Amino acid sequence: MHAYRTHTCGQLRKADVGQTVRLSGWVNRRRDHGGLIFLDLRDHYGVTQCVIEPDAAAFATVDSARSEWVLTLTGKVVARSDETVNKDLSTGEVELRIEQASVQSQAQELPLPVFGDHTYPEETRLTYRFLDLRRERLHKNIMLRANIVTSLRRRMVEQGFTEFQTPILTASSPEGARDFLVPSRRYPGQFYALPQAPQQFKQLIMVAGFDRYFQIAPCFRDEDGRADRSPGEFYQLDLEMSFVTQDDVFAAVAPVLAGVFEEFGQGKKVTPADEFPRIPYAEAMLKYGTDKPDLRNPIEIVDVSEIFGRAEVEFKAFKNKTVRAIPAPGAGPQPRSFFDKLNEWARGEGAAGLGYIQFEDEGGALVGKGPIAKFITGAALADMAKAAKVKAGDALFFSADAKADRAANLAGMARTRIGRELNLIPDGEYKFCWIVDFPMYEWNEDDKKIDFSHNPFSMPQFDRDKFLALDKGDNDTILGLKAYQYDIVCNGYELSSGAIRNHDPDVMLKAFEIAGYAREETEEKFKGMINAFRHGAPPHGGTAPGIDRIVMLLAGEENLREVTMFPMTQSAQDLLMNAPSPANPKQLKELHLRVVYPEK
RNA sequence: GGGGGCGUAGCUCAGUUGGUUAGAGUGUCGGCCUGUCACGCCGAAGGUCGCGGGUUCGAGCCCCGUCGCUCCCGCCA
Repeated sequence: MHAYRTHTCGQLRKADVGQTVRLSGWVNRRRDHGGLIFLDLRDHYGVTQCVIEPDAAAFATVDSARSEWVLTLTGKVVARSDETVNKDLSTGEVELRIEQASVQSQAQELPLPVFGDHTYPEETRLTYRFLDLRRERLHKNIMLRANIVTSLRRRMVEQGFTEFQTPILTASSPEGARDFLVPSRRYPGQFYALPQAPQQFKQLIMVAGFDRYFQIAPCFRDEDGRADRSPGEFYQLDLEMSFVTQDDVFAAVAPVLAGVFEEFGQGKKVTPADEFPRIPYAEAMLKYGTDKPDLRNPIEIVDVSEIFGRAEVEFKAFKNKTVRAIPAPGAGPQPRSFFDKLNEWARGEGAAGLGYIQFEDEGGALVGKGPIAKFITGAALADMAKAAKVKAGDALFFSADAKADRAANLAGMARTRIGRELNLIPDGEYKFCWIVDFPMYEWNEDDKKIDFSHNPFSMPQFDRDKFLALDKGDNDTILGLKAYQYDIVCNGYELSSGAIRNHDPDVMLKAFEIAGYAREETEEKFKGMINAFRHGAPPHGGTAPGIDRIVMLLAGEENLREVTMFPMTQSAQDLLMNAPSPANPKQLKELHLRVVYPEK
């Protein structure tokens, strides 16, 4: 007989009755009846009830066992009587009558009970992650993650993609997030950087002629965390393709995502791969107030600046401002507190407030009610109701600001909030869309200069010769430029960001020049890549869906820690491994480093 | 860097207007119990109320500071 087990704890059935078997696992639960002890033995596969009576030789050993001890139990499989069958357990028709027991490992009093589905504070869970991972919820999530990754790999390979590994110790990139630096021992004062993404490598792989690349790629960014953004590191399904247009990338990626959501979505409705709506960035900002709209929310924002600008509308607070209207279907009869609460929330967000009108039917005519309704009457009211598609019984909220993007932003947050308050967001759906036509550049108000708006390696949607001839001071044209850049959004989460890349060295130097980088500087920083582009570069493009967020959505979780095996705290500490921690003097010396602590 | 929430027994939490010895559940330890599956019953041990300072006759509770966890803003091409 095997030293540890002949079966797993999830395996035994009625058909096994009469066999002598051996199981190993953790004590999930112990029920001591004095003359009779039940032990639920748990392993990766399941739970089996084991039982022993006082006259058995192994009784003393079993009697001493406590929660989470690791035991090896040998005995006969017996059928349970009809009254004692446990229908909630896959092994519930049988039990193990213990004949031999040995203790493989003991456990101290638990700082975090494994049994039960209670919630515990993050600090305890992270410090004792190995215990938390034994618990059903996390164990299930981590297995789901592994299965999703396996499925993604299979789907990618089936589409002709090949997985390649790219370096972890590499060079710093001047754009984007803060780098993690690794000091060089051999080159004093010099540093490697951990990749924020394998961006340049995957483009080089295309130049090298491999045609279709993918990788489950670790990415490192030294930025603060959020519930849907791990601090420090995360994983992407990184992919790149040669000789493709934007449509080709869409056609390759949408089926992979839709497929994996169909496979693991437990019957929830998924947008079909060929039906992901394409929403231009500008339209998303107007209709949803964000570039990652939750399309399950039926509310659509409309611009009503023109109506508030009319001479007969005398509501001074909204004059000469961008005013966005957020319809709240069915909210008309809500109590005053509903409106006050939203107004208070908006003030908390730094806005002046959130004006509103309630629409009612008065003898067949649509009338407005509420504090600012008296300013908007007649044609203005009718036009507004028509524009926002509201009717009697609905309400309309207003987000106004002298700056259009701030009005849009607040409207977007209000849309989400109102959708939730009114229960308009159905849970049983995964709604995908593409956000396309991102602006190439944006105005940086702090530095009074033009910046890349998203990915500096994207191809501008503009005639090549005209782009090369662009006057650097022609801000109107430059800020109007769009890029072949796109995101995939699902239920309000940005799942993926990608682009058709700029593979033309001249266009690239010009693109960086517009963003304020001297040609020599660009040549120096991206020497490898630009040099490669001068030796035969195929047109190429790709994207990189975030693995962690995909799993989070499919697991129905709202925090990435729930789908990450060993996450850090929000403040980027690993409480289990105790990282970061000080380096010893010898290490510092080898690395030519001296620590200068910040002044208090 | 900024704002909100939380921090009390191994664990999860309660703790009134500032007032005697800080409680419950669970776990742990001891006793009883042969059909439980959140087993049950009896008993016991277990506390730097995150930390430091202040106000007060008296602080878990009020004030100031600080640390940790968390959510959000900034940041995240």
